[in-house]
Amino acid sequence: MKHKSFGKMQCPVARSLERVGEWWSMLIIRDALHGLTRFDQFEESLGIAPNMLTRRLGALVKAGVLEKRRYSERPPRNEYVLTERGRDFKPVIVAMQSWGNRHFAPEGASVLLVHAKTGAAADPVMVDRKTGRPLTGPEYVVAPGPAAGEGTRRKLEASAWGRAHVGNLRASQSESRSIRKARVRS
Amino acid sequence: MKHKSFGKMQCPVARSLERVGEWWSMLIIRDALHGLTRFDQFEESLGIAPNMLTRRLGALVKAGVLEKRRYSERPPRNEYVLTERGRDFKPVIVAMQSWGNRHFAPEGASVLLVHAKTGAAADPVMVDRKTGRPLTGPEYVVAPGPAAGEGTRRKLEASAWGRAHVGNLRASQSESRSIRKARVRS
DNA sequence: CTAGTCACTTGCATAATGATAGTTACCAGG
DNA sequence: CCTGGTAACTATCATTATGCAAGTGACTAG
Repeated sequence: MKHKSFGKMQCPVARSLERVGEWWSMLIIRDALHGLTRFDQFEESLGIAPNMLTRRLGALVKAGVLEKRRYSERPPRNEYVLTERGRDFKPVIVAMQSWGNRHFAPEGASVLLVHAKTGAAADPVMVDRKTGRPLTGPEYVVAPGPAAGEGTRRKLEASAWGRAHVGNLRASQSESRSIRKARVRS
Repeated sequence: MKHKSFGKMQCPVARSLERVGEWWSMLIIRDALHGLTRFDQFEESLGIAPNMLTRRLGALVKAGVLEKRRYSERPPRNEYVLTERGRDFKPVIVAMQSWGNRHFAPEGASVLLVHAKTGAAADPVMVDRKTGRPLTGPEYVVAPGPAAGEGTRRKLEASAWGRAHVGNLRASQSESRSIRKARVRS
């Protein structure tokens, strides 16, 4: 009963992590995005044990992120290629790459995105497709969507969305009951 | 000797996953971005066992993603707030949310980003800050950065970057030795 | 017919996870 | 003062995932 499942949570982040949140999974997707397809390519690139690789590849195939394709029948040989869903995961990898470069590469970046023609390094930002406005500022907030259940709605009401709608950002967050209680004594 | 470390890999994605790649970690960050700060808030929101939460919070503090702050001395009470580094992680969460909504929410989105004033739902895309061009197309490719070692360089040469520079995208990838070998027989 | 490659599988030791049950430190009510 | 409650943990222990080493099956090259 280990490894509790995130699958039944309503949160899309949890649902995503359910499929790609395990150790190695995202690195396999990263390598697949870099063009690797074969078992031993992954094995060598990652330094992963073959049994682990088998399990992770199987899970990713089941999740619909990779597709297992037989490219040779007589010596049975398979390759693993990204599906539409897998290719769609690229923004996450790019965001993680950018974060890693900013915070965990004191010697400077060793891997980055560049424009194929000009060679100029890219500086990734998340924006809204329509307006082009950056999504990471306070302008955009999380909100319950059309399919949100009661629980999701309540949870989000207590967070940024609720704060923005209630108007008073400080009061509802920093001054919860327990803190006031604790303050009485001090 | 379990759980091999990604820390010494040069890849920024691996370095990131080393800090936030464990089960629960990203969901904790998600909740922190939603405004949660206290132990029992995380506990209730996630349905995580308290010992797990202790370990994950400790790891995230050590990684510099969260900061443990004592807000009351006499009844000892702590809160966990995101550091600059933690807030910087938001694009990854947004990207994952977007991916989850597109692929694992058949009933429709239950959580999404909206513009605080207009209420319009956002459609997240990764672009270059300077040029505004989308980073997920073939225009941008991964390349070794200034701090790349020999191994990193060799690995990337075999991938998208190498293909773009060699010019022939098909020939160098799909026609590796083993495939040609396999074809001889068929 | 020996050596080698590719794609795995099996077995076993170890380490991480999860559920449950304490523990410590305080406050509030009767 | 005794009971009950909250906040933030720690301890114990069963279960499960991970990692290493080694082996297997189906070929192919020499």
